[in-house]
Amino acid sequence: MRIVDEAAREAKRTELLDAAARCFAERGYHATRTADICALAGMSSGNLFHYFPTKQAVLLALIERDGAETATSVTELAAADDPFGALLVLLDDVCRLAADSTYSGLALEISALAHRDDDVAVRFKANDASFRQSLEDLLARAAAAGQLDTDLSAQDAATWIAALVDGMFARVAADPDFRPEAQAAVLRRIVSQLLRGAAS
Amino acid sequence: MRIVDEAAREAKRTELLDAAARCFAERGYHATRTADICALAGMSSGNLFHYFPTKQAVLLALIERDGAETATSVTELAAADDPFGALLVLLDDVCRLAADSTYSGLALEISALAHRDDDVAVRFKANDASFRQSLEDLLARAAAAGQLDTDLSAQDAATWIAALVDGMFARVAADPDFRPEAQAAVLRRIVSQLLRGAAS
Amino acid sequence: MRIVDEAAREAKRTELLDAAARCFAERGYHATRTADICALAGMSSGNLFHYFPTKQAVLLALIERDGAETATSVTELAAADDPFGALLVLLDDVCRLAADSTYSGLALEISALAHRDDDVAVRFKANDASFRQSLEDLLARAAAAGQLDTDLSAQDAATWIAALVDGMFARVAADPDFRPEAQAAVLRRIVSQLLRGAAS
Amino acid sequence: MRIVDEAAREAKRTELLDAAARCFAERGYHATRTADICALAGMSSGNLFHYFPTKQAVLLALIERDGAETATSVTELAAADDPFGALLVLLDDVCRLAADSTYSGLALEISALAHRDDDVAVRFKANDASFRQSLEDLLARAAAAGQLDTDLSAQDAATWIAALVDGMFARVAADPDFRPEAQAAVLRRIVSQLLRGAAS
DNA sequence: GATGAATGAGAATTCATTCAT
DNA sequence: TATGAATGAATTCTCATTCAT
Repeated sequence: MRIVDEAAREAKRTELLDAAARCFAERGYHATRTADICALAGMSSGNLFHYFPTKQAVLLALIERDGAETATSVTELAAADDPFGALLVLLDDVCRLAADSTYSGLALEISALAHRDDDVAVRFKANDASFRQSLEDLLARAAAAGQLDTDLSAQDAATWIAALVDGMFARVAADPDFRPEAQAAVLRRIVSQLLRGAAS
Repeated sequence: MRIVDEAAREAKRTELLDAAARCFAERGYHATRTADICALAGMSSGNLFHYFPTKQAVLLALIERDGAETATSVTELAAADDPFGALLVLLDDVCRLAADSTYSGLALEISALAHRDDDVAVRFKANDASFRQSLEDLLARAAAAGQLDTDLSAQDAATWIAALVDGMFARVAADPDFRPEAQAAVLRRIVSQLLRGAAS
Repeated sequence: MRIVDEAAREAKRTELLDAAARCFAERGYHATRTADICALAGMSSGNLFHYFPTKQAVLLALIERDGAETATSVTELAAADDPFGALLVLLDDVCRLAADSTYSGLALEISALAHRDDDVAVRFKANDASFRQSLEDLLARAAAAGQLDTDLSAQDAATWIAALVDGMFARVAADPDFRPEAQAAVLRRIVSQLLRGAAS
Repeated sequence: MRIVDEAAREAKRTELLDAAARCFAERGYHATRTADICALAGMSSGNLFHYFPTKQAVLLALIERDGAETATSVTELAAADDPFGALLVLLDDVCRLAADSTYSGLALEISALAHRDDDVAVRFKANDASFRQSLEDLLARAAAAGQLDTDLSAQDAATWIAALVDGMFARVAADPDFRPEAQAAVLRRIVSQLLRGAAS
């Protein structure tokens, strides 16, 4: 009974987060009313507050969920035998995410909000640091496996790969002709050149 | 008399734009009240509306001013005898801008707002397109001068250089340890490798 | 449940319209703040906007409600066997309304607002045209019943009876000694003379 | 010098009043900004306040000027040998005024404002009382000259003639098809019937 | 828990009036 | 006196949050 209730509660929270993600991505955090989120989640307006204490709490939960999901998927890749190959796969995954306008819109929104709100900033930076750390680990394993040929430090390399990823999300927003999936090969190539001095 | 008045008027607009830039960068567009801008510009609350019809108009003017300034500085560089060298100088300039937290905060904010507001989007994309076009022109001149060694198209190269620039602004926001000016050399190197297949 | 909700909603709208009528009549449309209306209706300030989208919408609804009420009461009279007698009764009703300072104040306010606001004008003129049409119909029936003795057209007669009615409202406003109910007999007599060439 | 200055000052006041009359008539008192009046009078925005202490003072001066003008023109008519004829001429004059949409718009506006503002009310009612008194005097002289055949008191007759005049202004506002000048004959006839029991 | 009506603080914008020049 | 920029109080409308049912 308790378990069922908890599960039902969790399902509602998930629905609300999904709805909020779409609203925030499409309209922006400020332009989204809590009633919009409820409507999209198919519930009545005040109901959100049974699941989250404030609108901001919804946003924070969303950031944490995204961080956890990213961490999970990166962890899977990190276990691969071929670290450099895993990195290239990761880049492809990122291109796929960038092509999802809900995801990229939300990413941009969160990144802007982190500037203004300390609670958002803490979680956003934690996610980012964790992602970079995973990249660094992957690069270290690739180096250990002799897959790299560069004198760039693993940290700088991880940083600039992250910059390329962020930059790609920015391109999606700024340039109507930019198609992330069509650019996946270019991205692979840039990263390969960076780490091995030559196109892969 | 007339000229003096116009000049005074323009000076006030400039003061307001400077104040707005700081407010928007630090607190974000939505969290900034028009009265905040006035206070920072040292004038009384309703006075902004003698210079701009709406809060949004202030934002749009800011985007246009930034676009014009960028265009001017890029045009100067573009006239150089050594196009590839000019590109590297441009990257250094960008690093300097990224180190200015007002500038980078504002850039991020505008990029997020462009997703939600068509008027912002139009001007933002125009600035971006103009910047990329300048890059393309510079790359074409560098290619003609035999300074490049890559089979990347000028368009793709310009796109990814823009992505690196955007990515750097994102790094500033996400990573407290990222120092744009310290990374200028790494950025030069990445771009050089991209365009010439080797570190410069 | 649904029906109850709808009824409750309608009751609130009615309360708000009643409150607005009093405010507009006493203080004028412009001097009335939406918060005044809410206070008089016994609700909190922003609540009006759950029932009407704008302050103007309250005014428009008020005009429409008045038109509908007038139409209803005129329709009842119009069914009488004695059309001329019904007209005299109608004049007495109008005198009673004119004696109600809320009603006459509102009528004057609306008439002045119709000059400046097209949406108000449309509804105001529709009410007026409908009232004059009812008068014309009544006069035609009276003529057919041989109750009239005048060569004034039904249209002109209706127009000038309407003018007398409007004029009476104006007298209430302009002349502190004018008592509409005491003047009912004079009005009956003027109209009788107009339509039958002699006092009734 | 002094006299010239005074005359110039008076001329400016007159220009401002003329401009205000048009603005108030066309847009209404509340929708008219003091800057609008200045612009129409061809002067700079704050300048009005050298001639009138407040916006309301402009309105009050306008009402007083209108009262004085009406009194003057009625006084001229009142001196005529044929008082009843003079009354009919007066009705024609009124029809002409009603046809002037600036004048009728202003009249309606003032009448509505009198409900809300005591200072306006005092002057408005004074004008009205003075006009009715003139009518009463004219009617008394007509009666003395044996021109009337009615048992209506001079006061009631004056009141209802005033009501017809007000009513006509209201008709102009409410009925787009009402043409005051075309209705002058009907008005003469109604008043004649009222005072003499027959069409003139 | 679910509903959706009610609350009330908040913010952009307007404009009469003031005042330095 | 003329100008027109500056002031700042005032008001409509929004929406996160609360709460009675």
